[in-house]
Amino acid sequence: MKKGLSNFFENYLTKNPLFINKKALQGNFTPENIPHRDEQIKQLANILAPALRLEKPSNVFCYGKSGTGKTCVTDYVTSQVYDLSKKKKIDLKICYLNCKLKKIADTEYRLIAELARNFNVEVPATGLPTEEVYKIFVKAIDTKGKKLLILILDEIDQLVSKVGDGVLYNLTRINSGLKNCELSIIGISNDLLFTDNLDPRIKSSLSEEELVFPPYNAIQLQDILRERSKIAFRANVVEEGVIQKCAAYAAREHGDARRALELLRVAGELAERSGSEIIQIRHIDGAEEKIEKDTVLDVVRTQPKQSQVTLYSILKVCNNGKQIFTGDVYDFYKNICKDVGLKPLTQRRISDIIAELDMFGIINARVVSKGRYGRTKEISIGIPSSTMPKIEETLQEGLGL
DNA sequence: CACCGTTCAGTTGAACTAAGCAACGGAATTCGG
DNA sequence: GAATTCCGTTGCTTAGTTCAACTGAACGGTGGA
Repeated sequence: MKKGLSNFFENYLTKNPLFINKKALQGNFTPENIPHRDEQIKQLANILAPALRLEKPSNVFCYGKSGTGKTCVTDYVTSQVYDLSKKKKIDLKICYLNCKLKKIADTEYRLIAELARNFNVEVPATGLPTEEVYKIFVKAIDTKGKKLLILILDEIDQLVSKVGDGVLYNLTRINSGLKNCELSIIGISNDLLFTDNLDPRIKSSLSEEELVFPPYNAIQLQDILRERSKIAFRANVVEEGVIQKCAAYAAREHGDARRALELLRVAGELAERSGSEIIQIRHIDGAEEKIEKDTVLDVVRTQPKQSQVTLYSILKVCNNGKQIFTGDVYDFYKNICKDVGLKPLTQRRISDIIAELDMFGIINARVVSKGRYGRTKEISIGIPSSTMPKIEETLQEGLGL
């Protein structure tokens, strides 16, 4: 046994790896070359350029579906501006925050606290008035010497839908209280209609400039994939047609480049694992399935206990495939809670949790009226049945059932 | 048959509560002279 | 007598609860053709 394993590792090491730089296919990689986004880069550069003369750049708003390069372009441009400002000895600070991150920046208090932490000020997780945290933050940035601050708020729509637009109002208003520092905001949103239901005052001050990121089409995705695969893989390991297929698949999903890249990466990993010398088209099919499974599993695993119990109840009740409703789930949920030793939440809360699970896409919940038999959410499973056993297993493990 | 009021089973919004935390200020304790 | 520690109070955030208004189509009754 031992011998066999060492053979295996030896084998593994002597084999030529397919990847040379896997990072190039990972989410947070910023390439030196962003195809088909020249227009946006130019615009954003124009908008931010005044920063290099120590003038406050306009606030910007970036729209576009996920995986259309919003984060990538802003990261690319801002880091260039930053580098240049260093050379010119301009005091410029760039702050990136993803508002979607739970427990980090998903409320007004936490957002400002996190910003303050970026300036090396300790802020307690709770206990202070939000007003106070603003003061701490302002004090931290408004130190001696003229300086600029560019604040990038990613997935800003998530924040606003949760806590309202008062946060943005306060942020835009902060500038008037600053003596030495000026604050520009770059908002990034996946939701194209986001600003429609924003207070007009906030809307006008926040989106002085707007950048739209249209989805990539299949041809453009191919360019992106080629570019990146050149960095990521050894030469000639990608079979003809693989790139096309990846691109086609992602183009179907509103031109999400992130998905295309992930698909290619996972296909590469699968190929490598199966000992194949090249990445073939069949690996993409495997990758597609694996990604689906992994992301769902990951979401499930990182859910809080109560959500997990709720999901488990839904899976169990739904087992025989028929339509199910909130009441059924809640009854079952209460029983499970007893088994697990968890305090059952009220139905009100479960209703919200079901809505959250729906947002994640794990289940589909639709409010239906059943005439005089009342009104409820009709729930069905939103994932392929092949991944169900795995999810159930994960849940049981997580809940100690 | 078309129309209309009733009814049900949750949904949804808002106000409220408990748990945790930090800051503040006064009381109690310690300490050095 | 000053410095330090302790402790209770107040006020904050946040997750979850309680309360109550609201929802919307099927049901079943009514009247008209």
